[in-house]
Parts: sequence; C-alpha cells; structure tokens
Amino acid sequence: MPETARQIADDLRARIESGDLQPGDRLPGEPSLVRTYGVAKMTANQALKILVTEGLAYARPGSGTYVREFRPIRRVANDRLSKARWASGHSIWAADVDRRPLATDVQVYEAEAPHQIGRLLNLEPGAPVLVRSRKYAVEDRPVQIATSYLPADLVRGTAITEPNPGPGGIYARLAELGAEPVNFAEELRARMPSEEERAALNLAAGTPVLEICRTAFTEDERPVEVNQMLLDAGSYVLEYRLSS
Amino acid sequence: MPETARQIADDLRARIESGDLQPGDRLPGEPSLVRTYGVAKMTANQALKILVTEGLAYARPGSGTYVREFRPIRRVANDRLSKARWASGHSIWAADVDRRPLATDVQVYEAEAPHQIGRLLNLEPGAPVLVRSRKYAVEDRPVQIATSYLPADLVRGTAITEPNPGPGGIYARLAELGAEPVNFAEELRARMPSEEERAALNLAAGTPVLEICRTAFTEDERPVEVNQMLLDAGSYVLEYRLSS
DNA sequence: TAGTGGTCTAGACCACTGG
DNA sequence: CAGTGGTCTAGACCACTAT
Repeated sequence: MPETARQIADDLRARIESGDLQPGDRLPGEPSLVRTYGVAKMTANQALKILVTEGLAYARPGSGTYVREFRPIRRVANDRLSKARWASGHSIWAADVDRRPLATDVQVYEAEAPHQIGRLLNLEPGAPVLVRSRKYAVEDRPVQIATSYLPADLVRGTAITEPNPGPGGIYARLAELGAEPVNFAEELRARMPSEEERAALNLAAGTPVLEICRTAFTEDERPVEVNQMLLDAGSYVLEYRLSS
Repeated sequence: MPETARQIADDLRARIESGDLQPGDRLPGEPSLVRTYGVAKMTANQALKILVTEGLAYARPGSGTYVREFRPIRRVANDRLSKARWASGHSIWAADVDRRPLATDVQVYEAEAPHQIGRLLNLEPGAPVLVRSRKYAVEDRPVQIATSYLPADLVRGTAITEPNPGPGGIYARLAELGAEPVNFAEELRARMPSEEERAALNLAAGTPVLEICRTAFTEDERPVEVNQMLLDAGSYVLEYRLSS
C-alpha cells in the first residue's frame, strides 16, 4: 500500500489542525509510527519530515518532533498613518507587542555599488556607496538581516559612517544634510531561503523568508537610501496602511 | 561518508546559481547522480528533492527535474501614489508587465460572519455577511484566491450581490451607497501552504504563499470590507508606496 | 520500450538528548 | 544508559514520459 508517508502526515496534520496536538506538543516518534502503521523506519521519518517542511513541526534530534508555534512580531511599515484611528487594535493575527528586535553585528564600510543598487540610487556605474549591514534579534533569536546602501559622496564624514549614528538614526542625520527621506517604495517577495540564509537566520526547515527592498526618497524625489531586508517569515506579520 | 545528499544538492545549487544551469534546463537525473557520486538511488532522489523543496527546481515524473523560473506579477497596493514620479521604473526584480490576473470561479453568497471577520467589521457576533470568493488566473495558471466579506445589511439588494458587480467593481457600488472605501489596512504574512491550498493554487513543492488580509474603511472610519487573499508567492512581487 | 521520478522496505550506523 | 531523529544502502515495484 503506497502513499503511506503522506497518509501518516495527513493523519498527524489533522490532529494538529483539530487542536488534538497543541503547539509545543511532542508528535508520535518514529518508533511509535513504525509500530502503529507497520511501516519501515525511513517511511516514518519521511512522514515527519513532510510536516517539518510544511512548517507545521520542528525536529529536535535526540528528543522528538514537536508542533511549531507562531508568535509573530508586528512590523508596521507606515509610521505617520499608524496613529490613524481606523485600523487600531483590529488585527487578524495575534502578535506579541513590545518584542522589539534589537540590532546587533553592525558593520559599516564603503564599497562599489552593486549593479542593481546603483541603478536604484541613480548612481554612475561603479560609484561608491556606504554599506550598513546589521542583524536584528529578539531574545537572542535572529529574525532579520538588513543591509542599507547610501551614496558615499552624500554621507562621507557624517555620523552615518559610524556603527551608531546617534539619536534618530541615519534618517535624522540625512535630514541634517538636507536630504530627509519622506517617500518610500517597498518591493516585497516571499521565497524559500538559500542555505546561507537558513544558517544566518537559524531557520527551521519549512520556513520561508520575506525579502524586502525599500528605497527612500527625499522631497525632491532623489533616492538616498536602499535598504535590503531579509526576514524570518515565521517571526513577522507586516502591516501596511494606505490612503485613497 | 554521510551528508552525501546535501553535498550533491550543494553542487547542483552552485551550478544553478553560477548560471551553468539556466532556468528551464534539465538537471542531471537520478541514474546519472548514482553513477557520478556512487550513491544509492534513494540518496540521489533525496538530493533532487532538496532542491525542489527549496523552490529552485521542479520535478516532472517520467521526464526529469528542471531549474525553475521566476517571472512574477507586480501587484501595486497603493493606487493614488502609484503615479508619483519617484519610484517609477526603479524596481529590483524584473516583472512582466501586462500579465494581469483575471478573475474566475466567482461565487457570491450570504453567511454568518466568521469570528475574526466579524470583529474586523465591527459586527455583532453571528451577524450576516456577504461573501464574495473568486480565483485569479494568468494564462490558465491560478495565482491567487481571494475572499471578500461585506456587511450583508449594507449591500443587500445592490449589484454587489451579483457575480459581476458592474463597472468600477464593488468599490464603485459602495461609493454609490455613500460608503466609499478610502483607507486600507493590509496585514501580510508568508508561510508554507496547507495541502488544500497547494492543490487549489496548483503549487509546486517549495513554494510559499503570501496571505494578505485587507480591511477597507470609509472616510468616517467605518470598516466596510475585509478581503482575505492567498497568493502564490512564486508568482508575485508586491509593491507598497509610503509617504512621510 | 527504455528512461524517468516516486516510493517503500529492512537493516545499519551515527550523534545527540535526557533521565 | 536507552531513546530519538538523521542518514545511507541495495534492491524493488509503480506510473508516467518520450521515442
């Protein structure tokens, strides 16, 4: 009787979705599945692996396979409108408030603009950019990697070239330079991570990433920053507020 | 020498990322991998399966395993700002223009408001809602499922209850009712699809979905529509434009 | 008909966890 | 220490594709 691994996975999935198995609960182990379904150990292994790749469970070698939990961080893209009375407190996904990611591993250096980035920033090919890359973590768990690119000619000699750019962050410093970002364009896509990305974000199998490319523009429509972000999709809910 | 399947997958992934293997190209088959790496057939199979679950390849049983392509549709969430001169033509991901998804399988019916939806619409528990569900497809390939919920008391007896609501769509009809949506809140999340979702969107393994919940508000901050969307992440790039 | 991916078995060894 | 998941082998059968 083929199709056995999928069958077993279906059974377990049903038990998860029905609430019979709660987040954090331990699933029946491989030996248990071998006994109750009369299959080979590897088939039991594959059944569990299906749930892991679906993001419904995670395996802890030597211990067991467990139902995964989903407690996302809320990222509100739009700051000014966020105080609007509409859409306050009305969210479909529960999210922990005040679990704010903290920046770590800040690295700042100058480099030649990558092709795509230079194009977004309206720079000549090969022009220098300031690169600010950092990782964000919550409770020691990495949740996001971000890399900002700014025209080197614009920011050289300012606090933006420091790992800690001072109060208000780099946007405050840009404002002091007469280049305050006021408009933003975000491009967003979801996909499975590469092996390096999996390692860098310490992702469980079956977790997609959200890739965001945000370009910041001044009042006179000049692009002054490109920020490329990679988010652990299992840790985030994004929120956008739009008018008109 | 363990770790073999991952090694093989790494080799193939490198060849894909280097451009040695182009999108659409056929990967070395299982028998070929068995010969060149001296492994068991099942190990070769698992190596290929790793690339499939990573979304880098897809398998066509009886034919071969091929490198996947990524030609997304661009979805611009914000309409009014979309004509801004900033952020025009500056996109990081190439996307086909004019591959517009078409709605199919439109179903309209009245039902009791699901718990979460009722909350978002500020309705009494158990209040009736009009449900409009439809599927969107491009070139016969399904790319999105969308379900809208509107307060039944508001829209009963209007063209909104028809599968085809007329020119301008349901928002034009809402405007005629004095309930024009002008503000929107979108919550967004990426995850792996369930089995049903995989089937409904005809998704390849290793393709995440984007789940979007959009609430529409009138000028006087009244929620009038909740639209729940499920997108094939491999088919979409989302764009948001923000001010201030 | 030959080749392909999909799946299963029965047994094996490993590294790790937890009491 | 026993129990867990992770992986590999060698062989098998199936349904499908392409020629």
